[in-house]
Amino acid sequence: MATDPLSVTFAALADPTRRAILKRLARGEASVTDLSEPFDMTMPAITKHLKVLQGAGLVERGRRAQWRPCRLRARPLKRATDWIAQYRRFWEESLDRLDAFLQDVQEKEKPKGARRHGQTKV
Amino acid sequence: MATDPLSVTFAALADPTRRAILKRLARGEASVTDLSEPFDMTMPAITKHLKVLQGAGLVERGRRAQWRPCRLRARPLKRATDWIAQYRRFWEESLDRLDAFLQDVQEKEKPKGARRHGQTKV
DNA sequence: CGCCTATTTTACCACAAGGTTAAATACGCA
DNA sequence: TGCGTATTTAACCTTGTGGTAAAATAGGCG
Repeated sequence: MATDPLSVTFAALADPTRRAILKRLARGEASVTDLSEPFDMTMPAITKHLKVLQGAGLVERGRRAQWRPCRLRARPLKRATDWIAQYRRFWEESLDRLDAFLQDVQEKEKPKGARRHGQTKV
Repeated sequence: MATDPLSVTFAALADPTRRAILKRLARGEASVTDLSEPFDMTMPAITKHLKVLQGAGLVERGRRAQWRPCRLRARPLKRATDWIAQYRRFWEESLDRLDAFLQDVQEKEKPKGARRHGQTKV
């Protein structure tokens, strides 16, 4: 797997269990047992997911007796969202479709020779 | 890998090569050869990355003679960003830190008994 | 100490990811 | 038809991921 921060963040988010864990943590701190409760999954599996989230800096662990409470750390999400933001113009006003359309038109009008018997239908 | 749309989108973004491809496509349509040029990677590898991007609906392929041009489709990014947006309040105003701090304080003040010799330092 | 609870570590497994090379396919064109 | 260019498919390899069960660790408490 790629190890740059953005890749690590996106990879952490690319799993429904982990996203659910984050959602749960948005409501406040929780223990591993708490977190595992909604899932049909053993604890070690949750521990692993937490490791991934920690690795992405999305979860911070505490230590209270034998509990190792988890809490949300959202900062990496900002970077993720900032990266995505550069594409905003492509979905606002259906610009991606529009752009595609314009490029098609442009393509068909280009006097490129050999255009006569190219597949005109696209 | 999980197959729900959000997971597929995030997984597609969790690779620097694929993000670079998207960035390139933001400047306009490109062929596979164009796309592979900046990378020290064989074409089949690029083809695979494109498959992943297509699977996530982030890239659309055309067909012009032996070229299969790629173009950006940004709509799935909106859903990704919308999902992340629900956590915005946690990073704005350092709310995640603040929250962590408050929970610590709260914890220390909780008259939970046995608090006397707990690790007070944290 | 010895037990109980919470959590992690240690193998282990099946399968997906990300690469490679070599062969196959798709089209345009002489 | 047959060659050349663009791209994909097939087969393979190595590593990572998501899960398991069983054993190890950590800490409070009688």
